[in-house]
Amino acid sequence: MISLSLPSPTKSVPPSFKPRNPSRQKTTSSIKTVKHPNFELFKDRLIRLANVGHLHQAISALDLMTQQGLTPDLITYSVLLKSCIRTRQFNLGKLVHTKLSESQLELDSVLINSLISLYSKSGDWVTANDIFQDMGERRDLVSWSAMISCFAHSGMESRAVSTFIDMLEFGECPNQFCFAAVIQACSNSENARTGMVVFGFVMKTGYFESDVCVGCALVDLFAKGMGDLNSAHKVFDKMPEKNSVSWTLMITRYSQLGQPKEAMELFVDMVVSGYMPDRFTFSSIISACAELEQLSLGQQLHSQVVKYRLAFDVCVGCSLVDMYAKCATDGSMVNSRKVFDLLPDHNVMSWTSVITGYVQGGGHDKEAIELYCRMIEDRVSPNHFTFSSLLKACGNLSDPTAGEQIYTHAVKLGLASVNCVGNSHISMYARSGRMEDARKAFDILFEKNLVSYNIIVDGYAKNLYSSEAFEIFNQIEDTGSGVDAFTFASLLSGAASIGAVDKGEQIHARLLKAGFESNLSISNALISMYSRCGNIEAAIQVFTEMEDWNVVSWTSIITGFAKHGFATKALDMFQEMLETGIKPNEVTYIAVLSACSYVGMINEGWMHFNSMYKDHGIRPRMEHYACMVDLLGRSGYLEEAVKFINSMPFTADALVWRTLLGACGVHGNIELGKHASEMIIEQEPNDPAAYILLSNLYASAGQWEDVMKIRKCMKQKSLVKEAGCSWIETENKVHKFHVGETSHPQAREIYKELDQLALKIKEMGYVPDTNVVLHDVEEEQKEQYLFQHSEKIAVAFGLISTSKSKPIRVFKNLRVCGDCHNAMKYISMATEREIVLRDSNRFHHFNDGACSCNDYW
DNA sequence: CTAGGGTTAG
Repeated sequence: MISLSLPSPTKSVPPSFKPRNPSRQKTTSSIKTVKHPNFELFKDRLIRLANVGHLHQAISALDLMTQQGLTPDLITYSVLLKSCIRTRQFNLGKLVHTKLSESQLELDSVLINSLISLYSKSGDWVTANDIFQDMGERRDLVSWSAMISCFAHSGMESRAVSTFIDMLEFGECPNQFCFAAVIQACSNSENARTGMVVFGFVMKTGYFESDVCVGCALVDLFAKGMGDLNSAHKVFDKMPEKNSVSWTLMITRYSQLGQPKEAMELFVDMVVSGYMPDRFTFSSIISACAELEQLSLGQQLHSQVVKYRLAFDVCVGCSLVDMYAKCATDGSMVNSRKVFDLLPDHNVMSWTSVITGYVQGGGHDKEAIELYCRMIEDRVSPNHFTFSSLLKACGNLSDPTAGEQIYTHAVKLGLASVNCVGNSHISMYARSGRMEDARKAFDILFEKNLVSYNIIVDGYAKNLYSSEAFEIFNQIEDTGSGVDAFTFASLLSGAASIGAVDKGEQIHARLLKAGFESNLSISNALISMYSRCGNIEAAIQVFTEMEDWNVVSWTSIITGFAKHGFATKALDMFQEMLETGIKPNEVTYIAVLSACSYVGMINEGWMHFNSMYKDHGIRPRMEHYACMVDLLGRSGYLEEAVKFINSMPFTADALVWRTLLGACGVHGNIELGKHASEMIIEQEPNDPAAYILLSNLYASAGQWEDVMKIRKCMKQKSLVKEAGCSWIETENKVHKFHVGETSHPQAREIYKELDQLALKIKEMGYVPDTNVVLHDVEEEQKEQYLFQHSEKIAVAFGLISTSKSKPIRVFKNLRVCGDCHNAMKYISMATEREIVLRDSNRFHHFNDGACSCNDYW
C-alpha cells in the first residue's frame, strides 16, 4: 500500500547518523572529562541566552566555547535546539544540527527526538524520516510518536497510520501523545474506519478523561473524519476538562463544515462560559465571516482584533487575508493584499493564504505565481498547501509548462508524494485539456483517494472521453472507498457535456440508491444534466420535486428554459425567483440576458441589463455585455451594437467582437465583419475562429478570392479550424462522427439512409443551400459535401438504430450549419420523428417541419 | 524529547 522506495529528493545538509568510529569516541569523552574552569560559566551564560530567545548570541557563545577548546555537552545543545523549535527559528535549529554533527558527540535519543521534531515542524518530512530511520536501537516511543505526528501534519495521513501499525508490531505501547497523533492522522474520510478502531482502543485506556489533546483529536475524528458534527459535539460535551483550545476547535469545525452561524453562537457560549478567546479563536470566527460572506461583520472583527493587539499576528492575519479575498464582491484583492502587506512577519501560511486568495478570487492566477516567486526570494519554504494552490493557478491559466516547473519544485522538496499536490497535478493537466498527461499523473500517484478519482473522472467527462470516464467510475465502485456527492456531480456534468441521457438516468438511479436524493448540489446537477441532454421535461420534474431551492437551482432551470428557446418561461421563472426572495447572481443574469437574445426580446433585455446593477448591485461583466451585443446584433441593430461596444466601461475583449462578427454573418455585413475580425485578431492573433467566421462571411457573399486569402493566411500561421463533429448516444454508447466519416461499422447503412433521405426531402421541397459550402466547386459536388455533414450523419444513424417512440437527440460541438438546420426540419416531417439538436449555443427541437427556434438563431 | 486550534486538491 505504501511505497518506501520513494525517489529521494535532494536535501539540504544531510548530516550523517552512522555510528562513530570507536577510537574517535574515546577521544571525545576524554576531552569532555577535562573540565576547563570556565566551562560551567560559559554553559550557564549560553543557556540563559537561549532561554530568553537570543539565539544568535547563544550560537556565537557556542562557537566561542569551541574555539577555546571547550566541548559543549549534550545538555547545552539540547537547550539550544529546544529554544530554536519553540521560537520557530528552524534555520537556526538546522545550523545547530550541523554544529552538533561536527562536534563528534554521540547523540542520545532525547536529542535525536528533538531533531525529528525540528525537521517535522519545519515541513521537511524527508529529513525527519531519514533521522528516524537511522536511529536503530535508540528509537523509542517518543521517536515513533514524533514521526507519526510528522506524517500526519505533512498531508501523509495513511503513512502516519502505517507507521503506527509498525510501532505496535515493534512492541511499543502507545501513550496519550501517540494516540493524539494517530487519531489526528485518521481524521479524514480515507482513514476514519481505522480511526474508529483506535477510538475503541483509547476509550479503554483512560487517556480520554486525562488528556485534553486526546479529547481534541477525537472531536476531529468525528468532525473531519466522519463529517458528523453532532457526534463531535457530544465528545466535546463529555470532555471532563475544557480549555480555549478545545472550544476553538469546535468553533472552527462548525465554521468549516458549513455551519458558520452555529460557529458564531458557540463563540458567544465560549465567552459567556468564561474562556478567553485568543488569536486562534479570532482567526476561526473571522473565517466563519468569510464563509458567510459578511464583510461588515468581518470588518467589525478586524477592529476588535486591533483592540486586542492581535492585528499583526500571522495567524489572525491569514484569516483576514482570506476573509477580505472571499468577501470582495468585485473579485478585487486590494483589501486582502493590504492586510498581507502590513503583516510584519510572514510565514508559509500567510504566503499561502494570499496566494490562495489570488487563485480562488478568479482571474488573478498570474499574480499568484508572481507572489510565489517573491516568496521563494524571501526564502520561505512552500508546503503542500502552497503547491496545491499554485498548480490550480496553472490549471486555470491552462499553462501546463509553468505547472511542470512548479511541480518540479514540489518534487525537489519531497512534497510531490503528498496527496493534495498529486491531485492538483492531475487537475492541472485535465483543465489544460491534456488528458494523457493527466492520466500519467494519476497513474504515478502513490495513493489514490476519492478526490483523485473524481478529478480524473471529471477530466475525462469534460474532455468528452466518455468510455474512459465510466471505466474509472466502475473502478471507484470496485475500490469500495465510497462514491460521494462530488463523484456524482462530476459524472452528471460529464454525462451532460456528452449528452448521454441514458447514462445520466443510470447515475440518477444510483444516486437515489446511495441516498443523495435530498442533496441540493446533486439535485442542481440533475437539473442541468437533463436540460443539457435535451430533456427539459425531466429537468422541470427534478426542479419541481425538490424540497428547497437555492440560486443555483433557479439559475439552472432558467438557463434550461432559455437554451431550449422558452424565453417567456425563463423570464417568468426569474420573476418567481425574485418573489421568493432569492438574490440573483452574475450567472443568473447571463441566463436571463441570453434568454432575451435567443428570441430577440430587445426591450426586456435592456430592462434587465439596466436593473442588474441598479436593483441587485451586480456589475455587468464582459459576458453580460456580450449577451447584449448578441441581442442587438442578431436582431439586426448592428450599428447600435457597435455604439454599445464603444460605450462599455472597459475594453471589449475577443468574446464581444466574436459575438458581433457572428451577427455580421447572419446579416451579411462584410464591412463591419472585417472590423470585428481585426479586433479579435489584435487580441488573439492565433484564434482560428475569427478567420473561419470571416471566411464564411466572404463565402456566403461569393467573394472566393477573399476566402482564398484567409485560407492562405491561416496556413502560414499553421492555424487549424476546430474539427466539427456530432455525436449521438444509443444503448449507453456514444457514437461520434466527423465530416464524411466512413469508419463507423455501420457506415454503409448510414449512407444508404442518407441517400434515401435526400431523395425524399427534395421531393417535399427541400432545396440544398450550396452557399454554405466554402469550396469553389460544381453545384452537384457541393450537394454531396452537404450530405456529409456530421450532424446529418448522426441523425441518419439515429434513425436506423433507435426506436420510433423516442426523439433523436444529436449533439454538435460547433454551431449547426444553415443547410443542416433546414434539412432537419424536412427530415422531421418525412420521418415523423422529433429531432433534438444541441449545438454549441442552444437547442433546436425539430417537429413536423418546424424548429423551436423559429429560425432565429 | 513527543501533543491539541489557522491554509489544501474535486
